[in-house]
Order: sequence, then structure tokens, then C-alpha cells
Amino acid sequence: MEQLKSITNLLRVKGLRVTQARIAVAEVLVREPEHFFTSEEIYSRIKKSKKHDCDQASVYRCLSAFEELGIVAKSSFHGEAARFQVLPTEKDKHRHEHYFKCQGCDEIEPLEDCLVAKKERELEARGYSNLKHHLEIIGLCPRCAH
Amino acid sequence: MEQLKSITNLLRVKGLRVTQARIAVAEVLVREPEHFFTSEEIYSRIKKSKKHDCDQASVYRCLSAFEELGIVAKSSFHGEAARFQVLPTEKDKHRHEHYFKCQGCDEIEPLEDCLVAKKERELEARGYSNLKHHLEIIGLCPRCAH
DNA sequence: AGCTTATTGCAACAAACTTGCAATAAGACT
DNA sequence: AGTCTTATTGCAAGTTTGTTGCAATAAGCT
Repeated sequence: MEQLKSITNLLRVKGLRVTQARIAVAEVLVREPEHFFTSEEIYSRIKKSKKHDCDQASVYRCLSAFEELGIVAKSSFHGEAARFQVLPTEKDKHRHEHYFKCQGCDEIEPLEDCLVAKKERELEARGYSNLKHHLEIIGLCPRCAH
Repeated sequence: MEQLKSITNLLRVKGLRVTQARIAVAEVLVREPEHFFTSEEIYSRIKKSKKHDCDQASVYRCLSAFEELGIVAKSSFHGEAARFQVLPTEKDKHRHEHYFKCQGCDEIEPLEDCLVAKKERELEARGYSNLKHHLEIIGLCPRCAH
């Protein structure tokens, strides 16, 4: 609830309208902050809840806007649909940019520490800028390894 | 030349046929081992050279086979077409799994050292297995930063 | 309540693959 | 070298994951 309000506030601050579609998408994301949603999943939850209704195109447009505002993190795995997750607080914004994906159960878990920060500092020292990164590790988790 | 022969040998050893399409794709990849080819690029170089001919579908099927055999490394960036590069020797197989991509000039450069190896060892100690990883860092290279 | 214009819904488009199937051509066997 | 078997190919159609143009709608300011 609190988080939903902060999203609508941010929209207002940025001069964007607080529309049904944006509320619908935000509600889905906020209800399961640990889940990595595909656009399709978000869309079907909106449909199922029947509280709001909206088009798939709107979900995509909405997620792009949210990404630009830093409300969600987007990540895509080799050839698969992109996944989105709310970024809960300002300081946690980079928390989930590293993932582990199990090829057995398709579970996605965040990796807590940023392996790449050091490398980025080094690149910055050499004149690179506006750095962003994305890391994926795939394999079998202990449960699926048997 | 040497490398091309080792690819055809591997195909034979694995019971796969050494076909025109596979030779054509392999030749393109081997001619520029430092280049990160999209499937489209490979296809149009085959067309242009006129030495062989083949279909786009065959290029895709060929690259999948090569990937499975460890002949090429595949990497894909957010929403873009996948890119492929020959893996020159057994020991260098993981050499190019880390990239930097400049948003200014679209240049892709490998990052030499493996940041993730340590993390993988740690996960393995906790029961994870069959680990593979992919890291991308995007931003502006010094030339594009101005 | 009315006005302005950002958003939406819809349908069409697009990029990057993937797949089914009949035709072809590797390569094993003679 | 010719024949046979079946892995591969070419082609066309399909799929997935978005993106886009445009008229209709609805935020939100006054």
C-alpha cells in the first residue's frame, strides 16, 4: 500500500498521469515484490483480478515508463521474455541486478552482492561512463541437482 | 584453415554431417574470430561470398548445433539479436563470456578477466551445479563519451 | 463542468527465431 | 561409381515478444 502510494506520487511528480493501467500494473508488481514478472504474467493477473482492465500494449508501455523512472528493474535472459520487479527503496535499487536461474525449476533467485561494481569503477577510471550491467548465472540449484 | 578443419573433424566425431551450410557458417566465423556475428550478418556474408548458398533457417540450426558442440559462444543483449563468436581453443572457451557494449558506437569488447568465476565456485560449494554465466556491461566508451 | 492533451485500445506491423514437411545430399556400404 | 538410408536443407508458415499509428478516451487543471 505504502509502496503503491509512493509510485503514484512519483508519477505525479514527474508530470505523468495516474491512470487505471498504471495502477493495475503497479498493484500486481507490489503485491509480489519478490517475483520476477513477465509482461504476460502481469497482464493475465490484471485480467483475472477484474478490478481493472487493460491492453497488453499498455502493460508494455507502462513497464517502459516505470523502468525509466526507476520503479522497476528489467532483466532478460537469453531469448526469453523480459522480466520485471519493483525496486523497493532508493538504496536497494541495484539489489536485484544479479540473478541465478535454475534450469530445472526455472526459479530465479537474486545474488546478493554486486560482483561487477569493482569492474565498473575500473572502467570508469579509464573513461567509460553511464555504466549499467546485467549478470545471469544459470545452472541447477541444489534441489534440482539430485 | 586449421580451425576450420578442427570444426569439421568435431562434426564427424559427433556423427554430424559436414554439409555446405555448416562449412559456409564456419568459414564466416573463422575468418573474423574477433567479431561478434548476428545470425543475419553470417547469412548475408554467405550470400555475398557466393561460394556457398544457404537459408536463414539453416544458419540458425547450424549455430544451435555449433553452440551445443562448444564451437561457438552465444550471447544476447537486452532485446537484441543474439551474437555468436568462435571459441578458438579448449582452454579459451570461457574467454569471451564477458562483454562491454557501447551505446554510442555499438562496439562490443570483451572484458578479459572472469569476475564471476569466484562466485560460481562459491555456489558450487553450496550444491549448485552445471553453472554457466553471462555478463553484460553497457554504457559509453571513452570515444563516445566526449 | 469543460478543456486540453497524455494515455489507451485496437489492430497492424516487425524482428528474431522456430517448425513441419517434402526434397536433397552426406556418407556408409557394396 | 552406384545405391541406399536418413540427417539436413529449403521453403513457407507459424510463434513469441514486443512496437507503433491513430482515433477514442479519460486524467487532471481551471
